[in-house]
Amino acid sequence: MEKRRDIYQAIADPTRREIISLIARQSMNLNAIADNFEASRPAISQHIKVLTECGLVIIRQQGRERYCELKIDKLKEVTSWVEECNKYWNAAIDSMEDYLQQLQTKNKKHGKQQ
Amino acid sequence: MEKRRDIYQAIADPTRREIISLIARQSMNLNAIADNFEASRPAISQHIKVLTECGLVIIRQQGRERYCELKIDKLKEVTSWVEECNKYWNAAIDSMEDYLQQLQTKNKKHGKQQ
DNA sequence: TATATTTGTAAGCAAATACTTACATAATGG
DNA sequence: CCATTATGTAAGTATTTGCTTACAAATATA
Repeated sequence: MEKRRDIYQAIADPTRREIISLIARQSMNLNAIADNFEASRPAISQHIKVLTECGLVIIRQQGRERYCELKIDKLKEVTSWVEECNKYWNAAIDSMEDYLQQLQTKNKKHGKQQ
Repeated sequence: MEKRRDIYQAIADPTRREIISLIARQSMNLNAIADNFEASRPAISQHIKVLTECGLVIIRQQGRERYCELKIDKLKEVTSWVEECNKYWNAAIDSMEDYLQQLQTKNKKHGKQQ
């Protein structure tokens, strides 16, 4: 079995994103979270399981209650990935501009104009 | 039918994330993209379809080739969501600190110490 | 014009997902 | 100790996903 969870898959589900947004504001126990949704408690429990499995949430047991706490840093891995894509994209734009610049200069030398 | 695509679902798949990372560097036509993966060309074509359906990629037709261009701004919507969560989280931390501060002050008044 | 190239898409299928109901377990409170 | 509360988890199911092969269509090229 040994399922590999990852953050991207975790935040793909809208309900899980709502859960994340909810416990960002305040740690909550499972029933309190479930109260905010139409889905059944077990459904929410399973969502929480996914979130813990990929390290987005940790559980603090307090008596019979289990408080769900968001690990915000884990969420920032997504931002990092986006930032990396953005870096590649900017570099591509820059080199394209250089290229057009060179093209223009060369054309001027040859007396060509657009 | 009318499938609703969204970016979160789009980036959930590792192959699609690789495609995004690839065309961030440079626009590529479909076959060129497919060459970078083990999966079949139709499989990649279907991934591209998902990416266009949620606005992450646009197609520039050039003769019989179709160049896939990344719409980097769309990707930033994800960052925005993460940032919003982060804002909530920071606000929660701040108010928790205020609370502990108040508690400490009160305890000092009553002569209590830990 | 005949052929090769680039692509979309349908059909079929195995696996994963998200949900439900039903039951089990453990802590709390009288 | 018994009832309540908070939760996990199993079983079952409908839907979605990601892939394949096969075929179609449109453009380019010899």
